[in-house]
Amino acid sequence: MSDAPRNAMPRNFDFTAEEARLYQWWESNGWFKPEAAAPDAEPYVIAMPPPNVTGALHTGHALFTTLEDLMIRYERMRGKAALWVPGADHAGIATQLQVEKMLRDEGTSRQEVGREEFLARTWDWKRKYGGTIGRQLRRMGASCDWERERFTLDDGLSSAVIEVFVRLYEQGLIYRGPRLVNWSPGLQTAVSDLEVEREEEQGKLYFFNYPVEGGESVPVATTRPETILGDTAVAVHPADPRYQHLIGKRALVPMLNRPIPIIADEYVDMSFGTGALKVTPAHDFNDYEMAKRHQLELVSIMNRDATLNEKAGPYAGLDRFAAREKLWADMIAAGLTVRVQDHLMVVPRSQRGGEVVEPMLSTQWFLKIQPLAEKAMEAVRSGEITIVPERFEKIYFHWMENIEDWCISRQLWWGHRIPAWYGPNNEVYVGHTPPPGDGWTPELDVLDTWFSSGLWPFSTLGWPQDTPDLRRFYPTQMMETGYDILFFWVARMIMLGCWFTDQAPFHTVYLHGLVRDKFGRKISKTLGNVIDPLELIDQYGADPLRMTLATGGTPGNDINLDSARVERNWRFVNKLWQMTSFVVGNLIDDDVAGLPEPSELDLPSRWILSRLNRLVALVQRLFDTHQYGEAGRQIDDFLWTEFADWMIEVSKGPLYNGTEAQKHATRQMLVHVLDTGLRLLHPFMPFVTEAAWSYLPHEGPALIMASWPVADERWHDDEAERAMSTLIELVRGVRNVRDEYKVEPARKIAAVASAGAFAPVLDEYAFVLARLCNVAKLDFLPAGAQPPAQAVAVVVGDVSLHLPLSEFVDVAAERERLGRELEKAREQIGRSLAMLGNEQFIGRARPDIVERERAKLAELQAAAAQLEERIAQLGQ
RNA sequence: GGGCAGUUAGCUCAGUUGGUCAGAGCGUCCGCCUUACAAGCGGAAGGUCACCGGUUCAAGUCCAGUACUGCCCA
Repeated sequence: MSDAPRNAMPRNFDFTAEEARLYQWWESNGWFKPEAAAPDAEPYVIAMPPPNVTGALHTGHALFTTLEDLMIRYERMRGKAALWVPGADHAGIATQLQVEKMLRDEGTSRQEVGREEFLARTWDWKRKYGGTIGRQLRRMGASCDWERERFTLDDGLSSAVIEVFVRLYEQGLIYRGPRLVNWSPGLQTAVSDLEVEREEEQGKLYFFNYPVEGGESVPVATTRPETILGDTAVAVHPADPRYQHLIGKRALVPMLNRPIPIIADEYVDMSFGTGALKVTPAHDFNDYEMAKRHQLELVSIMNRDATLNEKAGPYAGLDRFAAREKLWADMIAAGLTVRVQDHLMVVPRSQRGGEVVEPMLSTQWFLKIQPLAEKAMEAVRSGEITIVPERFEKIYFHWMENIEDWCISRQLWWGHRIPAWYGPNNEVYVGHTPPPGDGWTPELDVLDTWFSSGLWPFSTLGWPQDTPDLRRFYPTQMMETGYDILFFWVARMIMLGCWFTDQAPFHTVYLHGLVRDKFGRKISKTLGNVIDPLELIDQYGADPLRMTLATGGTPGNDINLDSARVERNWRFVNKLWQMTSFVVGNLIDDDVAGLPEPSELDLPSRWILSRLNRLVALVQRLFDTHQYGEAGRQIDDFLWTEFADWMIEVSKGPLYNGTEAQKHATRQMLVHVLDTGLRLLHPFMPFVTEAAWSYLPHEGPALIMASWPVADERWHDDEAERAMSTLIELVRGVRNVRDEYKVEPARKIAAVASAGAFAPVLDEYAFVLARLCNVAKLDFLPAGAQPPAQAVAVVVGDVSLHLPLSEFVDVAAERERLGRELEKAREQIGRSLAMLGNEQFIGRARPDIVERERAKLAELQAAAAQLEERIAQLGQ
């Protein structure tokens, strides 16, 4: 080639340098901002699930970043005003724990430094480490609008939180009172039901005799003996004959001798344990309910740190588990015990830290949430919100229908202070600012972190102010997050969003699964199977990681992340680079924009353009139904297999030996197909596609702002696809034969064709055979003539290629080989004939299906005839 | 106890209006440095789509049940 290449590309894609450069370039040009679109563009908005401010990027973040950035980039290319609002969550418990650990390392503690100093230190911590996750999201290629970044403790968001709290209070939906709550003794705070995990564990069931006044006793079993000290009743089933006579008498709490009533309640399960139940309403949710029915006393025996208090008499001061041991030992000594047996029980543990959570009586703030849930259910029922995959809607409704009041107060320091004050006479004031007058003390509790993140889609846009952003970008379009926080976050956003803005906060909820290791195991530090996305990015680049995550699974299902697949996609990045390099290297300084008319294009070009437009249509259909993974796999397959392996190889014919017009048309085709492929792939692999695209002739500043391809049906060309597929099958057939007969790849061979109606096409595109399977000389068999005997036949439909490989061919073996092929063809013909002979099939199947079957049969019969003829020629 | 997923090639997974759907990548085997790419190219082996019924002209694909695995809720 004498023509100088238009642009020299580096030999390889230097992802480390290029990813950093491109990201900075995109951002500095303002392309991550919705303002980059036309002023009247339709908005497309995603509120990013805010990661913990002190967190570091894990595979879960990598997955949501991949999917959301994919959606955002796609809609941006479609001309929408795409806005992806990033931000961070203050993560009350997690952050406080980290800062407390830091203080501990310094030899001090939260309590020692005091609340004010602690908060100052936490803000310092946030300033120091809070940027980490943001930097890591940038490395993933996240095209979010950093100028709109928000933090849940920002002034604006905090005022939204206060506003919501005050309004809910005024609406009578927030109340404060003593209730039995889940208490985390280590954290020394209440937690919500959702933050408690219940797992079956091997425990013990303790049997003992509950003394009854008058010298009798009733056998009782418990899994937590220490709670005996807080018993305020013994309950039996009203219909239980064993204990009828005891109902109404009084029992005596072991070791304390406190008299308590023996009551009858249908809740008691006669078949469990002894059939008699000790009732500890201050330390058990079921007992609490029973106590309400029977107006029982509540005796709380525990301190906030789960040591026993003075109500526990001689056991005061002991830890709950030590008290269990000691009390049981004392009861043995007192002769009250019966036996202890192993018992599988459900233990409530804290989601954070894993310690055993205690039901404890405590004064907390609650949100009466049923009214909000009603509106939230209606939003999904009416279709205002769609959940993808659909099956999660059922889960959503089930939870909403059984929703319980939400304990929103936390005894932490890091968070939004509850805007309440207590007066001298214990009156409560709730408002934006402290009440006038002296003697008011502020509430010290803060709000559950999820209370503020529940406002995220609108608080980030300025609510409750009526800001331009709120008007333009709310409600948002997409909420993409993991199914594991459907209740924690998504449901609460819908409830609070519908309640306060009278609109669903988003139209679609897309739920992804968990990222697991390559064996499908949950990723955990203890298992030692942690996958660090940043290490993968360092090793392979962000594009391969994204492609792997995007194509590695299906909506709502977990993904097993195998670094081998990341490596494979790293190869794909290189492949893209090399195909671009080929195309670019074959451009001369002429105008290759646009495409010629189909009639001016050769068969392979018409074929690839037909395939391309089918791909574009397919990808569109898949995107429309949120099947991003399948879309990515299809694009990958098209570019690597059809474009690179076939089209590029074939294009070398016209490119190196064609006329000027053929060269020009081929260049136009190559540029168009690659350009379209890079556009389709950009949302998946933004960096390499952007870099490669910059070397192609293009209009517009960058691929990130280029338009999304639209399928053009005028390019659909069934005839070209059929002809090309015959050519491809012939090439494959020759390759197979060459391999089978051990003909060296470099050795040129000749062929004699018997091609019927296909002869003109085969003649015109003989160079395809030459280039792809080294058939250097192609002759056509005159009518009635026989091919040479010492030849191997490749049969595709009614086309036969005879390869005279005289020194390789054993006629008998060849006859046998063709016999096997004929056998296969006849089998298929038999199946096909049976189908077409079935009147039911002819009558009921769609006409195009029948037509396709007829065509298939015709082709098979033609091939069989060719094979039979050849076998006959080869004689006995 | 209730609900929901999964069970397809040695491994990890696709297969969403039932009819070229029996596929991909990795791995394995054979052969190639063919001037975009050895980070590559060509070829091959490998699966009765968990099991059992049913619907249908036609079923990994729809329905019922069974087994195993996992998750959610109680």
